Amino acid sequence: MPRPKAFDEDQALDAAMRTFWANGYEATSTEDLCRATGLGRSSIYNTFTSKHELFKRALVRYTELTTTGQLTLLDDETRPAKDRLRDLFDAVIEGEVENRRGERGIGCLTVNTTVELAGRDHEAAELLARDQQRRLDAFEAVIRTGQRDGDITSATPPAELARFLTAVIAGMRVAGQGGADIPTLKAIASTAMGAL
Amino acid sequence: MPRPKAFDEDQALDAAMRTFWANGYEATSTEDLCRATGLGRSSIYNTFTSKHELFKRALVRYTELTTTGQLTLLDDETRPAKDRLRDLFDAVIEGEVENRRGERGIGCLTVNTTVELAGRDHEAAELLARDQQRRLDAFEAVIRTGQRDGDITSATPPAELARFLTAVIAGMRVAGQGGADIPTLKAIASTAMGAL
DNA sequence: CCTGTTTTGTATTGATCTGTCCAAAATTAG
DNA sequence: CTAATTTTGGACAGATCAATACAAAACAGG
Repeated sequence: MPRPKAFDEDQALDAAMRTFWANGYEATSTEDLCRATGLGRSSIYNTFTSKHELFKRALVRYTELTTTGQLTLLDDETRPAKDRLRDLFDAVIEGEVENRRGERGIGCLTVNTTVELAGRDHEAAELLARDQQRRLDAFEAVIRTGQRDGDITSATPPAELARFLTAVIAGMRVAGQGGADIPTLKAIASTAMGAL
Repeated sequence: MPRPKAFDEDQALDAAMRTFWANGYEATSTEDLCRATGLGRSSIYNTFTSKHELFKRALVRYTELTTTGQLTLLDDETRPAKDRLRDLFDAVIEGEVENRRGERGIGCLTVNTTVELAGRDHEAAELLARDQQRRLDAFEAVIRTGQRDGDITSATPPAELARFLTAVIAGMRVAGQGGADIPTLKAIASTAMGAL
């Protein structure tokens, strides 16, 4: 029987994900990935095939972790719609608090990848589109509920409000990477909530 | 007396700027820059010193062109504040219409650079911070005027509204790069304007 | 037309990049 | 303990990277 791997695959994937997240795809070398994961080249190529394949898996893992967490908040039908949206913004800000390098945020891997790769990496673009659709659908459902129940007074179509909120969140991520502090991000979120 | 350059420096800078804009800093090779500008390596290094120096000049040029254009709209005191903000959003969307590659936008060089480089390129980060401050100041002044004149009813502090609007614009850029079409971008802008 | 200066094209450097190769080490089943 | 299989480390291959060297071409002033 085969010799078992001496490392945990998911743990290695997390380390790779974090490296791509912090430095981007192009600026991350395979040696960076070796250092971050603690693995040798052979182990990496043996289990993940190529840098690009590893990146795709890291991206999928990121979206699974974050989007699933966000959908859990958004789909909680025991709470009023507007509260759920507020919870989501709080979670986004909480994430920004946790993921800082110096005085700046490291952003969000999906936003970073959209900016860096979506225009020339068809596979990454497709993964991102799928993830985005999941989030848009969840937003739309919450907003629809909120409008029905009256805690969202804006008459703008749910799909448009959903697009608006995802754009604001992306903008907050960029602002964080540009050096905006946490109170500033909270103010942006609060203003966005005011639009509902 | 010296032999004159056989090319227009600003024209070459524009071509380089556009290449960095469309592909990012890391993904742009010096050979890409030669092809885009039509120059040989020697000419490029002779006039721009290095890839990084050329990038900084391209970034400065980009901010000069776009931010100056935006400030012209925002500072036009002959028009009501809210109209000026609407004009700005229209201009942003107009820019997105013009700068598309296939079905996606190529974003905004300042947003792209914030995402790709701000965290590890101190010089780029400083250029971006200066440019952002100019825009924030202009936004703040318009908003203050609008609140005084009554066409902006939100009581949120001008500085916070300014941050909100720049975040929304960054988010629109990201959305465009993610494949959002023009009507979608218009809906986002219109919702943002509703928050005022 | 010549002289001095700069630009420009080409070849090249040395570093770094992704990915492969191969043999040694490690592990389990029998 | 042996055989079969996989992982692992380190060296290596080939391509590409940013940047330089250098000589020839191009130009302006006298």
